[in-house]
Amino acid sequence: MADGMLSLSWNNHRATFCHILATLREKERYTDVTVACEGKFYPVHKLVLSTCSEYFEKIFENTPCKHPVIVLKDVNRCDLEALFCYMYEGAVSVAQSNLGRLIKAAEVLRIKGLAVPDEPPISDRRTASSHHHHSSDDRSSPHPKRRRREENSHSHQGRSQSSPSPPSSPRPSPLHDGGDSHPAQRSRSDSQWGDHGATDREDGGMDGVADDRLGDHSTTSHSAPTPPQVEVMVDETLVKEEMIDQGDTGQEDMMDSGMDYGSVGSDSRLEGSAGGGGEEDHMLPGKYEPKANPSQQAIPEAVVEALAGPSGMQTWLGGGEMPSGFSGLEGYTGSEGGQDLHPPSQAPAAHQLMERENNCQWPGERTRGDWQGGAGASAGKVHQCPHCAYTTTLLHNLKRHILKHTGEKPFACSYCSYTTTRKELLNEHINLHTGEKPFSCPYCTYSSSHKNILRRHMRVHTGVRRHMCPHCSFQTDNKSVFNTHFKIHIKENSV
DNA sequence: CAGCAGGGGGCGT
DNA sequence: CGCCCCCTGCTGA
Repeated sequence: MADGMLSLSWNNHRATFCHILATLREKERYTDVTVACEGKFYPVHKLVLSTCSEYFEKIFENTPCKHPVIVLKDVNRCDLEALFCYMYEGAVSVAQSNLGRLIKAAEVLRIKGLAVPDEPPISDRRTASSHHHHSSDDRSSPHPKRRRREENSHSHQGRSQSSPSPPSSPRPSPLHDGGDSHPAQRSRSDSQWGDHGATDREDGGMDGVADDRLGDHSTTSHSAPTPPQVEVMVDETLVKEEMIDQGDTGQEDMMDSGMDYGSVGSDSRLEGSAGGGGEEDHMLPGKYEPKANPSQQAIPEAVVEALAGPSGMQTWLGGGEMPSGFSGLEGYTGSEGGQDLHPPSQAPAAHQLMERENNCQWPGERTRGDWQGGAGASAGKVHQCPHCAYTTTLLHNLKRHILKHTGEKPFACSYCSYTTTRKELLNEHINLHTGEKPFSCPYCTYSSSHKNILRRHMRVHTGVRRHMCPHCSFQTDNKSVFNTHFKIHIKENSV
């Protein structure tokens, strides 16, 4: 120390820091990355993630976007929540039985202190050694796993989880929940997701998948497990928000805003956005409302947007260190241009993204005349497709049509390699994966994942046949069958 | 007949 | 632009 220099030490810095971090996470304030896992969405902080994991750090390094969405496919949700708890608070309780799995997940994500030795930063060594409140959280940990077990055996002093059952984060963002609520409505999809509800099924279901993958990874490398399948996406909505937030602060780095205690409570705009989060809290059970109001869909929709958003918002990593499992949109070049896109993953995703309840307002929809007659739609100008003879009065329709020619399919299924040009088609397609069959026949127990299928099915009840033979009483729904039939009459007439 | 995918019209925001 | 409406085509049981 130089003469006259005083060392000012904030005794409770560490505890306060951790507490505020956890609070910020709870309030989802300054969160700048969303981690999606098994249908849940966890808004967290890049800073924390990259601090605790080189793996995440790498991802963020290679992800220039403001608010990426990282989809973890090979990590159990409970494990992830536990790891978040661990990262934010330096400690987490975990049941003995889940320890192995958790460690695996930690290895996969290269969580410092759990799976990766956390070398003490040279410059910070003084700081690190100066606070030793949490014995479980001191730097250098040559045997993270073992230390982990010790930590597990005697409940630590941190945020003690009273329940010995699978660790759950203090507040696993229920508003982003893939749908723990409404089990009745999820009866079908539960088997698909293999999560929620019974915990043992959780272990058996998702875990099987995760373990398989982990096993695969471990075959390739023991010391450094291959990172899990991850998708990183830009959350358009959140990006917008953030841009607004940063508009006048000029803060480029979340560190500045997020760690600036002085600004925590002073920024009214941030307060406002946090208030939005508060609102979202109220809507958590609304996930399966047949027609969720816009606010209810806020976050899921945001992520949906991110997952299957327009080209301009897609930022796919082409980095070398990135996991092989990156799946993305097919041949789609973002506005940044020239990203190296990976083919969509074939692996079944272990997450639930857009299980959006489709509009279920069967019967009582618009009559055919409504849409065919077209109210005040066609106003003047006719737009001609440059690739074919198609014309339309709506530029919007032309744009959509042109996608057919360009082969652009911006919307990718997160469960399979299916891609499509339209979001609603994707949503219908995803029903196939989720097992959702929102369209029920009012006459029988039949239900379908596609509204069109139901509509056609209804004809068996209503007896409506679209094709009626003018020559005889024959009628059918099938055009080709009708044509075949009609040819008979033509032949007869010609003979 | 059901399942699935693709496509066009048009309304609401 | 998102979403809803509807139709059509192909396939398979």
